[in-house]
Amino acid sequence: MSIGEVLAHLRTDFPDTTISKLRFLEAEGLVEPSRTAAGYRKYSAGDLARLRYVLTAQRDHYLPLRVIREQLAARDREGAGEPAPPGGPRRTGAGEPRLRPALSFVNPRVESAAPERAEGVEGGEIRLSRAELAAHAGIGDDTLVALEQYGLVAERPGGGYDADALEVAMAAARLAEHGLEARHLRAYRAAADREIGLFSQLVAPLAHQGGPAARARAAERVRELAGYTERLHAALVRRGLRETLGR
Amino acid sequence: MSIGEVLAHLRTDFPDTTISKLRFLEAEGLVEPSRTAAGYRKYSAGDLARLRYVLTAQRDHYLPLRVIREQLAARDREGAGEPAPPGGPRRTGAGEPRLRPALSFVNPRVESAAPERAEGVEGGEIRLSRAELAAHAGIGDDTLVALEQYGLVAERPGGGYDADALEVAMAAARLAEHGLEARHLRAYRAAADREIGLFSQLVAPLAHQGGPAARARAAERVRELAGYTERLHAALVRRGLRETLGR
DNA sequence: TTGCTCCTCACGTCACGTGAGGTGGC
DNA sequence: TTGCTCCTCACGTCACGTGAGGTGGC
Repeated sequence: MSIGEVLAHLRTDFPDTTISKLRFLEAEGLVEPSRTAAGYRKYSAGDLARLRYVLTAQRDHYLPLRVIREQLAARDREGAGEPAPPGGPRRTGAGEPRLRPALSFVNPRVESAAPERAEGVEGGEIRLSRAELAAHAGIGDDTLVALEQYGLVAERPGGGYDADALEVAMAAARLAEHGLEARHLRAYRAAADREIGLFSQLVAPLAHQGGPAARARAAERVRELAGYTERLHAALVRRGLRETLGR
Repeated sequence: MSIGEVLAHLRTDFPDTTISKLRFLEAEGLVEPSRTAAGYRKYSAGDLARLRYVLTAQRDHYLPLRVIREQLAARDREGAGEPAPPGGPRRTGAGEPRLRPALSFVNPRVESAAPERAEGVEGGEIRLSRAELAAHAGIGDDTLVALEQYGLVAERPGGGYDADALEVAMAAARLAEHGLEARHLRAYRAAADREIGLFSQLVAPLAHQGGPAARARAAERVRELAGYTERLHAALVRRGLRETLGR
């Protein structure tokens, strides 16, 4: 495949790929396509898979190219029958190297005592202590520290944690069981910040009109907007999973 | 306020701010805090508001600093009673400059004939032509082009548009009424891509085991994960809006 | 005096993008 | 011959981060 054809393939999954980026990734030693007699790049299916690996690692795991290059180099060494580096990725067969999210982060002692869901909790009016939050969500203090560090959970100004903090902590605990650590959830904080920023700017004229009626209308409009973006997001994810998981 | 205090304030809304970044923004001419006799930076409440404006414009509108600087300079000129630049941002009072998303993008001729929601559409098994999609969603062809350009809507491999494409187009049409253009929805495509990438890697071992039973379990697990990330996102947005819209 | 925050200035870095000046392929 | 894709190489850019070698404040 030519560089242009590779670009077309990748664009469906990675819309901001460019020819310049593909050449850059080669210059950085992440792929080595063969060449035609005239010097044109010729990408194999393996090269394409390698590029997908690189782009995925960048997007979903925030890895810098240096680290990705080392992972690929380790995989190449293993493939050549040389000894695997200590702690390096294991082989998963003939395919691409696997990005394995670490399984850790849930504290089993606490978890056994935790309820599956917090019941009767909706308003945001509850207040939990730090220890209560951790126990209810089924997470350890180290996890709570990580969640706070990434801005996913925060104490209320008056002190204590509210129902939303609990909701976040509980979701994080379940996701952790499937290998998603607090670090992987940074993107959700960023996405929420973006959405909040957009919404509040859109309704700022209304909200700043002063009256409580205007404020209520602003809040209503935000709920409406949030509903549409939720549907948008869900549809995009459905489509992507259908394509990725086959059929 | 000292630079450290400013950092603490901004960190709640913009977690990846650093001291180095604040100094950089000053070097780039975006803020000009006064100084103490000893040379320490002294930020006013106005400086803090200005920084919030800059960080918001970066995050929610993808604006490069050069553009943000020009906007702020135009605002400063207006504030000093000099003539406003043609096409520049209007004043919105004494507060911060407003980032106004342009209202455009919905085609009113088509919209009047469009239903509010597509009914009986869930499976993903429907196929619409390009014209049908536009008419049903209530968008013009220019909008559809934009949605496709940003990867939000795509034709199925066999041709035609499915229920998810319709869902996206309809949500985009409603959001456009509130000023959100296709360009603003890029972040949703990116977020969906990240989520798809994460999910499919997490269930890859299951999905590649071969059997249809394993595939079904993989799909089930993805639905579970999607449910938790949805709750996580909703809770983060709720919290943010409560803080931003007051109370 | 210790520990902390703050300062400047030069340089490094990461991930590309651009643009000049070319050649190859149908 | 035209139009398109592709090539290299040097340099630019954008948004910071780092690190040396300091000073200020309680």
